[in-house]
Amino acid sequence: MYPNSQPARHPAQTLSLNSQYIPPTYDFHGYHHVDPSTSAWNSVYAPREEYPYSFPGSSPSAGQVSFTSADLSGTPTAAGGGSFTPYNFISGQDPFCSKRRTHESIRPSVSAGKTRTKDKYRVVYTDQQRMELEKEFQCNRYITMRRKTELSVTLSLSERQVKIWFQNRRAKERKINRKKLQHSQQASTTTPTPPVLGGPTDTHITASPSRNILSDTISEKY
DNA sequence: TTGTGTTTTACGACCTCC
DNA sequence: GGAGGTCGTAAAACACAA
Repeated sequence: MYPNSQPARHPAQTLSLNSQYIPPTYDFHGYHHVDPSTSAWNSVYAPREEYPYSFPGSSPSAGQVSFTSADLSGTPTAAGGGSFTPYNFISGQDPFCSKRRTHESIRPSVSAGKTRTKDKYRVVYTDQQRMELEKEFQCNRYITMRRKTELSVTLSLSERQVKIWFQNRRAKERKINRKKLQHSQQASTTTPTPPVLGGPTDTHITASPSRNILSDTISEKY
């Protein structure tokens, strides 16, 4: 379904992540105050069966994951071209340090768990939250029920927030890929060159879980 | 500053699948 | 019917040029 879900790769920016990504046992007690179990809209979804696959596109070579600055555009730095350096949650140093981080002081003290129906229209996720979500996204474009639950606990987000974040992240990737495709098409009209393998037109990624019809319609866009 | 464009959360509508 | 998918959009947060 997402033939181009794999972001553009830059050899110098590849990052080896174990495809069997084990979530770090980070302790976020320092910055979260929202108990996901008490979030007003925290879903009590009946657990579906876990999708029995790992999103192939994310690991064509079993765990080779890359980051680009485009992938992390919301986290402006991706310092040094995007490869993740281990984040020290204790010291607070992370690869996402950026200009945006200078605004940390104006972020709500309650970092997450509010909706537009409450006193804040939306919250800004912390860099730690974004980084963990991004790492999971690079491993799997579609989060499993189990990982969603784990991440919601680890990051002090509701499962709904995790789910929506992945939806938005996939939308972002599609948008990026569309732009890339448009650029490549424009370039091909001016200077006819063959498409680049692994680029936006790469179609090696399989469909989303349990969706085929819609997948076909969407895949036509790529 | 301020104006403007972009990105990030969050949601509703609508869809398919089980 | 409920779950999660995409798509489109609102509005806050942010970046940046003038």
